Amino acid sequence: MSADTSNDGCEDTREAIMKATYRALRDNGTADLTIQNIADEFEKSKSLLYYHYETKDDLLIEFLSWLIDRNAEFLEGDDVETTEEFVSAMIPRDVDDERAGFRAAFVQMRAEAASDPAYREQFTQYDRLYRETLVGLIEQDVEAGRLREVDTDALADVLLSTIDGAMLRYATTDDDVMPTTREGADRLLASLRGEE
Amino acid sequence: MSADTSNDGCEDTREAIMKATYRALRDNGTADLTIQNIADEFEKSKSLLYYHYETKDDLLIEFLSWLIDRNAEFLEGDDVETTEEFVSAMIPRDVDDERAGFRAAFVQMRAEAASDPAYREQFTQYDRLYRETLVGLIEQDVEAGRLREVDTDALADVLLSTIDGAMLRYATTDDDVMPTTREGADRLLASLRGEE
DNA sequence: CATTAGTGACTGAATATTCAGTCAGGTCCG
DNA sequence: CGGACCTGACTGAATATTCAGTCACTAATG
Repeated sequence: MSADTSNDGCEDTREAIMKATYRALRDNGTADLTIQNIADEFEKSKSLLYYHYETKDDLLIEFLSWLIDRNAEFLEGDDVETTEEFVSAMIPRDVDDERAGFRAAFVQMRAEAASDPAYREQFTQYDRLYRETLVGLIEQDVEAGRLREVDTDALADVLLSTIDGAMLRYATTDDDVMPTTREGADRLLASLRGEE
Repeated sequence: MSADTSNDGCEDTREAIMKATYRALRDNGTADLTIQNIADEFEKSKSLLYYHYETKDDLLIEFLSWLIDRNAEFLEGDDVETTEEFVSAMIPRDVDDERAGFRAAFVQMRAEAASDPAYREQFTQYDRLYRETLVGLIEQDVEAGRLREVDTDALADVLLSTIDGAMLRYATTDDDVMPTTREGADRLLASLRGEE
């Protein structure tokens, strides 16, 4: 019982449910994200989903946190210490399949936030976190002389929008927009470094 | 008879259905976009929706075209002749309510494209159109000396990603990301004009 | 003109289907 | 035993879809 983040096999099962939800979302889209579809991706039964989560909404809310945490892990892998490294990590030149699927899932959850306050709250936090991270990196870069003086807020926002936009376009388009966008972002940063 | 885009009340009705769908989507979100909700926004009966469209999916596919066309109209209103004007039109400093609702609807439809091929096809076309528009504007600007020599493709992609990202963040967040993003984009273009 | 037949737009009520959520009970392990 | 974990069959409500029939209007006919 109890709501603490305790140990044992229970957590394994919940993790498996999150992964199943991820696969179901990636392959079917939010429109067809039914409990049944999640169960189909899950080794155990549909009823078990209700043993671990009160309602579908409950499950999905937790899934959103899980997905956002998962996203943060991409950053932790590479150690990011400059603005440029941040951009590189978020707009990779070559996108592996795992991350492609991830982006598809992420974008679909995010769009829900346009009409669901609970989701919106989460993505607002998410957005602020990344924005502040970026502001911190830019300030460090300026101090260290790696970037010339800039309007930090404006640069952070434009970079974050570019990153999110690249993800959205990548996930909803047949064209490979990542490399060119990355190229453009690199050039932008280069020009702010004083290079011509 | 015949399938041409002729006159009469039929087209009026279909237009009314599109508007009703728009309102239903804006207010309820894709998750709750039911035929009933559309019918509630529609002056005529629910059955009539099936008189004019085979299925809900059919209706929604046509709605997507309608929505994309509607979006293009925002550009035609203001006459856009430079890259900067394009960016201004797409990332307005003050967002009126009508366009806010529009963005919410648009983003939600777009996210569907991550898992639905028919939607994806439409947004791929949409993306290409805007990208090419942007490439054309940038080339003109360079020729006219309004912009220094740049990698046209990279700049077009980074601008389009910024625009789409600003829209996504605006629609899914409680913070007002438009003004700062716009500020950053303006500065970027200013620096490409040679100004410091 | 009056009547008949025909048609497209439209409706309300009925049907078909999907889906979240329940429940009675099973298994395994201390 | 008793509790944690798990299942398959089931249900009710929501939802998409169908359908028999109405209504306003037009064209043709005598």
